[in-house]
Amino acid sequence: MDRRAYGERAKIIKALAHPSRLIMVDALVEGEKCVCELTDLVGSDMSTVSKHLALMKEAGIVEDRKVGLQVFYSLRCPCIVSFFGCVEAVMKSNAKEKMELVG
Amino acid sequence: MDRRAYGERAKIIKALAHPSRLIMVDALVEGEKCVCELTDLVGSDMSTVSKHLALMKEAGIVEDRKVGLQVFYSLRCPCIVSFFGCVEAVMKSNAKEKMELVG
DNA sequence: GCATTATTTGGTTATAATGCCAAATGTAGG
DNA sequence: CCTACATTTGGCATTATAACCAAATAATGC
Repeated sequence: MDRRAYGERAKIIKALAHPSRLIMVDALVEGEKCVCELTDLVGSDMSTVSKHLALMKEAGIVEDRKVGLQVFYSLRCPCIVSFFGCVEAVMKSNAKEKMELVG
Repeated sequence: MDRRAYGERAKIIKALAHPSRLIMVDALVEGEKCVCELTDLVGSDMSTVSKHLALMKEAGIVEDRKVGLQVFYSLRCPCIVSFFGCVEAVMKSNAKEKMELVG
């Protein structure tokens, strides 16, 4: 694979690599949500949430749609969900290993 | 989902979110590789590569095995590969959108 | 046009990630 | 024990992220 492609890949993955952004992605699986809903959910300043969303939009993970005063965000590639399957597998594997260490 | 779980998830995803680390993971799909092989592949200082590997090990993505002077790393959850399927989908979607903008 | 509301942007500060070099560690062989 | 080799660790400089606040935009209704 082209070396530059790894940079692009990394950018997309990095855009997911933050707890608040994962919370939002998880919420967006249900369907589009406006910034204010996501702000309530995450519990950070709205400006912070807005920047997280801008970053994910730039990476191509979400897209936005303006309706009146509100901006609704949605997942651009719902396959993102399958993404988490493996992350869960790693987490379980980590947990299992810790258990074995304790005995 | 528990709020703390998002932090763990993020940690695992963050451990993948770097071009050099993605190059290594891609190489490890074929099978275990020693640090020197990965260093040649990535082209950074060996100490840098070693730190990338330590970070992925800490996240549970790789495990290591010492054989004489060498340390071999391998993927702990090969499902990581499936991970990239969606990343590719996002990249293609991004590329398509850019095409449409140009016309 | 003006006030109101939802969102974004700019600025600043604090924290984390990255990369290289040099030094330390661990292992094998003579 | 001494040397050689593969890897890791510590230290430091550089750059990138993240969070908040305040101010700027944008859209709506009066």
